[in-house]
Amino acid sequence: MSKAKKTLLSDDHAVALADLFRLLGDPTRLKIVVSCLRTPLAVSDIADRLGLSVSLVSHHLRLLKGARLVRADRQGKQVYYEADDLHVRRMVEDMVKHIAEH
Amino acid sequence: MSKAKKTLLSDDHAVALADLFRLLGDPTRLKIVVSCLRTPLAVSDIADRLGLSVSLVSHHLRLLKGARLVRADRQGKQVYYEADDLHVRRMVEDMVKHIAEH
DNA sequence: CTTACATTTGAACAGTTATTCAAATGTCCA
DNA sequence: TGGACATTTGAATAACTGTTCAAATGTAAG
Repeated sequence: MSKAKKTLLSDDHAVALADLFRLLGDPTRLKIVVSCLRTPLAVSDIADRLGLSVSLVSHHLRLLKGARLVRADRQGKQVYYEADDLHVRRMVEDMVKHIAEH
Repeated sequence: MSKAKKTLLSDDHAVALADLFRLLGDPTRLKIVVSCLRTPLAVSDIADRLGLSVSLVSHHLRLLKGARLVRADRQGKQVYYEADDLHVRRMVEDMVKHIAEH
């Protein structure tokens, strides 16, 4: 019989949560998330602001969308992305502040 | 002259913050952090609870300590580790709850 | 000094991943 | 339809990273 101690975090939850953290764990991807934290931005706008190729930004957005960290909204030729999950949104904002204070 | 828009997150801060997230972005390492979130644990205790080799746990703890996510406290032959940073501590706890609720 | 236990360290391997480039798809308008 | 613009996709590469195993270091006690 398994000898599992009282564990705060199941294996499944650990994997799910780590997935979120891992996605935010790349500087480029983190900046992409933060850039559309407050207001929706088109892919090319994000690329321009951050000085990245449109292709790279799109690749990252696909991953972020897959984890429901951002939401896509097509308007004509452009696709606007914005941060999706409220908890994550606040968490990222909090951590940005935390880093800003050292 | 640089055309930088108002950016919430500087390059340096993005890298520093992403470093933290990336460390939490591995399920094994995340479970290690969570396991010593509330109370200090020896390396071998962590390994036992999580069913991991002592060597692997030690490798991960070295990284976590380097980022000041955990703190080490030697007592005799054993080294006790516990979560260090208060902000991160609360953030991790919040995220664990968040995942628990789906 | 040895012995036993706890932890750390280093090398090596396999698997993952961020980035780039070129090509394809989607959308609007003349 | 044809062309211009915006985004997505796929393949290919280079760099990174988690894990294992064996060996080394640290620590207490006989």
